[in-house]
Amino acid sequence: MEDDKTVEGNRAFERSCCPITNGLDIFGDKWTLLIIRDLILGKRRYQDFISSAEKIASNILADRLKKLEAAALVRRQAYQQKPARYEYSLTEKGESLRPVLAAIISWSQEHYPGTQLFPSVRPRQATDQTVKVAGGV
Amino acid sequence: MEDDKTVEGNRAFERSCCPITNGLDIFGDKWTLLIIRDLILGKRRYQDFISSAEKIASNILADRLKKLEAAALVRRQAYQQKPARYEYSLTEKGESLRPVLAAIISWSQEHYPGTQLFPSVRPRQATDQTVKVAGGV
DNA sequence: TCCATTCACTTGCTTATTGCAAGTTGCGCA
DNA sequence: TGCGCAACTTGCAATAAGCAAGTGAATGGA
Repeated sequence: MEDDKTVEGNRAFERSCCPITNGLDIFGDKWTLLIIRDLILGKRRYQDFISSAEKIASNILADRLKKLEAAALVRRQAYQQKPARYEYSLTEKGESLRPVLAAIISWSQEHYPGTQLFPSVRPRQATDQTVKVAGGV
Repeated sequence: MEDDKTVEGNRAFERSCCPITNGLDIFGDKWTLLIIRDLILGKRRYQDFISSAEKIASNILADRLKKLEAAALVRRQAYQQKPARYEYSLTEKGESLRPVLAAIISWSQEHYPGTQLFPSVRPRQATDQTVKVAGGV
């Protein structure tokens, strides 16, 4: 008997082989795409995600980051040893979700005029200065 | 004290005014976009949605249809009296989610070659003016 | 040396949402 | 007098989310 797991490292086609269903099985919840958004905006570290406006709980963030890594949308790498500290970045597969976010933004802006994008964040320097720069998702 | 409800009939900006967050507050779960997909594919009735491949539970379907109606993405109308029977269709606002679905399909097909779209469903004969021809979401 | 702080998470517990099975209502039909 | 269909509703167990607090390694300061 065959197992129904592991297409590129994650469970595949849990509910059906419909591409929409498959997408939703990966990012169909209230938080995952917000983490992708943050990564696109330039955030990289745990505290960056924690401090976003939507106030994700830390256990949920940890869970989603693990799932995103397992699904190969996100990569985790140490930016220093002693103490080991990690940052996250999008893989190509994760980057390619940009059009999905763009479509959602477009829909929201059309139907909810009050919405507005957050600005991009400039990557950290050694001295930890986050300077904001224009440019949306 | 002001309430934080009702932009076009539904709770607005629950978590932040980010357009992505706003979109996810409306359709950010595992089922809502599948109902939209079914509607785009030509399904209209409760049993149509129930019989989709993903096997949505009937209570969740009822809940999502109510929320979609409240958010003005979907409209509910009787197609017969005695006994009253209802069918659902997309509003313009719901139709305009097409690009979101298209982006998800595109992403899934690129990264998960095994996925494939369901075909459109032919509308029922009793009550329909809008005849749709084949073509995916 | 001791203490406070930072960062990247875990853990424990409460509350909310899902999933599953079964039940309900109104009517038409044999 | 049932039987069945369509569109839901209800009850309850299982799963997930939300919240607060805690952990461990290291670093900087009094």
